Amino acid sequence: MKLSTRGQYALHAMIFLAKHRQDGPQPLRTIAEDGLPEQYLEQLLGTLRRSGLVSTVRGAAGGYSLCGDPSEITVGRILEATEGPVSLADCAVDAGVCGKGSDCQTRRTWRYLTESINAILEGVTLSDILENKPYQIKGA
Amino acid sequence: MKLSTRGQYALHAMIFLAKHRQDGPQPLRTIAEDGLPEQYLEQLLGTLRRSGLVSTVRGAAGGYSLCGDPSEITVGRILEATEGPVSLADCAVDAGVCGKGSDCQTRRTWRYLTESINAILEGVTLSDILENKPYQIKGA
DNA sequence: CGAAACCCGATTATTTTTATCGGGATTTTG
DNA sequence: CAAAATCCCGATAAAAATAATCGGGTTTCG
Repeated sequence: MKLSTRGQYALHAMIFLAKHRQDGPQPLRTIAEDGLPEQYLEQLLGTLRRSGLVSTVRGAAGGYSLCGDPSEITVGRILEATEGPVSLADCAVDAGVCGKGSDCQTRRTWRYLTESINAILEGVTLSDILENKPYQIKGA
Repeated sequence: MKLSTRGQYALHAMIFLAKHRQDGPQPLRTIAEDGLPEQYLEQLLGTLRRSGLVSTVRGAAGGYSLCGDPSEITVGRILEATEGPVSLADCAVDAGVCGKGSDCQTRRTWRYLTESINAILEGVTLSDILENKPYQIKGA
């Protein structure tokens, strides 16, 4: 149960963009400077753009910028864009896939777990990360 | 971000074993009866055994049984056994992998998210599932 | 115009997941 | 004891997902 590099790269890029918000559009080259594979990151940024998380300016002096304020962009949205929706079992998103009909005893649990995890991921924004916000783990 | 079939099969098997707790060891054949690939499930049950979650009896009339009470076996432990520890970035488990040293600004966040998710997964036991326990999502 | 940059579909390489195979070991039962 | 039931296990194969690369196209600035 770990994040693929897709998600890690995307988060990296988004944090980078949040940090350089004031500096105008950031070219791919610059974003990838910490050693990320440039062309692969380009794909991911394309996905992020199509999800409305970043905007782009083409041509010389162009690059990528955050769409909106870092305080409104959550880790959950970034991961959802790049890794697809969180789900613990198919039936958590799409009822009835398992063929057991609606009396699948465990569906409630998967749904609960999925929603809880989503709530946590939606609870952290880019500015929380930049500002080193103190966290508190919710008791189970 | 979805669970692989490994995790799903393992959970399925564990729930099955919890349901048939009173009926003695359950043979692989029976556990896989809902259409899971038998030999693949066998591998997974091996993993679960090595993790101390199930015990086995060999020979005729043998099979698999839960190790311990369903109320003490959490979804988190089952997933950890089959899918490895939850981690959002390598540095959440093993500091310093990213090469940024200890001042990696984002590590705190990954750690928080990882621990929160773990807390949720540890908060649900097999008996919660069987008994249809009511859940309440923690506000973010 | 030419350089800087994004855009994008296609392809390839690598890794992980999902199985399957074939035989071995253990235990009950007749 | 022999046969049947069952777990055990390393190896291999097939399929899918991930990660990365390629090659060319388009836009924009100076």
